[in-house]
Amino acid sequence: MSCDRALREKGYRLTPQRMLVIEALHNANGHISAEEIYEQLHARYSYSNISTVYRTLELMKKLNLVTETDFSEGRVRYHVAEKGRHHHLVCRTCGRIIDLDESIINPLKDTLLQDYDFEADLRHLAISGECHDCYKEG
Amino acid sequence: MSCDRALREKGYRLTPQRMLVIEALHNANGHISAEEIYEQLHARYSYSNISTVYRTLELMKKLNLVTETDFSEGRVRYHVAEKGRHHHLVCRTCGRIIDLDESIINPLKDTLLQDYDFEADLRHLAISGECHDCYKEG
DNA sequence: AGGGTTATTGCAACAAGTTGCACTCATTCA
DNA sequence: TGAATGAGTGCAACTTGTTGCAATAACCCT
Ligand SMILES: [Mn+2]
Ligand SMILES: [Mn+2]
Ligand SMILES: [Zn+2]
Ligand SMILES: [Zn+2]
Repeated sequence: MSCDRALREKGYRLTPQRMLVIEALHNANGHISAEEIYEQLHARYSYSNISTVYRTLELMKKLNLVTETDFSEGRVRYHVAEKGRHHHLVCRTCGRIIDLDESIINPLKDTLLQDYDFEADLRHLAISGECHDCYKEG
Repeated sequence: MSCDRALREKGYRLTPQRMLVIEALHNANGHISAEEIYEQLHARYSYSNISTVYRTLELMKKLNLVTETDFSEGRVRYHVAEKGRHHHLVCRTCGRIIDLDESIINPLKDTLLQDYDFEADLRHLAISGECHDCYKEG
């Protein structure tokens, strides 16, 4: 499913700014920040503004086209939703990142849905903690 | 365990500013924001600064004396750790909050520890999503 | 293709939180 | 009790992200 089409089908306008934000997200091979997206947008539309990037990302979050994830580095990072079907463990001490399949969260999601009728939004998490090597010492 | 003593035992200085931050946290009956803590500090030390509040909270987080939780309201909120042994479900649509026992997270924590040797820091979560009433309609 | 409607943008001001630096004062030790 | 020391503070500048508003331009209709 293309993001461009998804926007149009929901009645949102396809502006050149939005198309370039979507392009930057798709071309990124990992997690990309708003500032990095803006650099690419600004290279082609020098008069453009980073608030447009933030607003486009917020819209795409609302439509479940991107995920926003906080890796505790002072700015959050974005992923095209279809590429982000997994989670990360982030060691607060050494910064090591361990990748997890999305299914790791399913038991929790199921419990919340069955016991509390709550549809939890838990996509592309960065769970903070300490890896084996680091808590062996602390 | 008193926060005052915990700081002293680790070699940190007990300044009046820190004592008032700790007092504000303990007197709060729910989740309290940095700004709200600062109001109480400022009432007694008019020359004090909110960056001291943020630095004290960061120190207390590091020592596991407080938890920091993001309820998606534009600012995070704090809890004395001993009072925060639970979690919350937050409906993104109607704002309703459902309280959970901390044990709900144990299966996930155990899996991460056993399968990935990762000590996950998952205390006092605010899990975003949609409650029954709201996703029945959308 | 051209005109009207209004969603979207750029801009500037703002809010939450962080950080470098010089000064101050809590703690230690004589 | 009275220095000496450096952890902690206030302050100001900065970063990330949000928001109100007037101007613009994407889309729909003819
Ligand atoms: Mn990822
Ligand atoms: Mn709570
Ligand atoms: Zn580590
Ligand atoms: Zn709801």
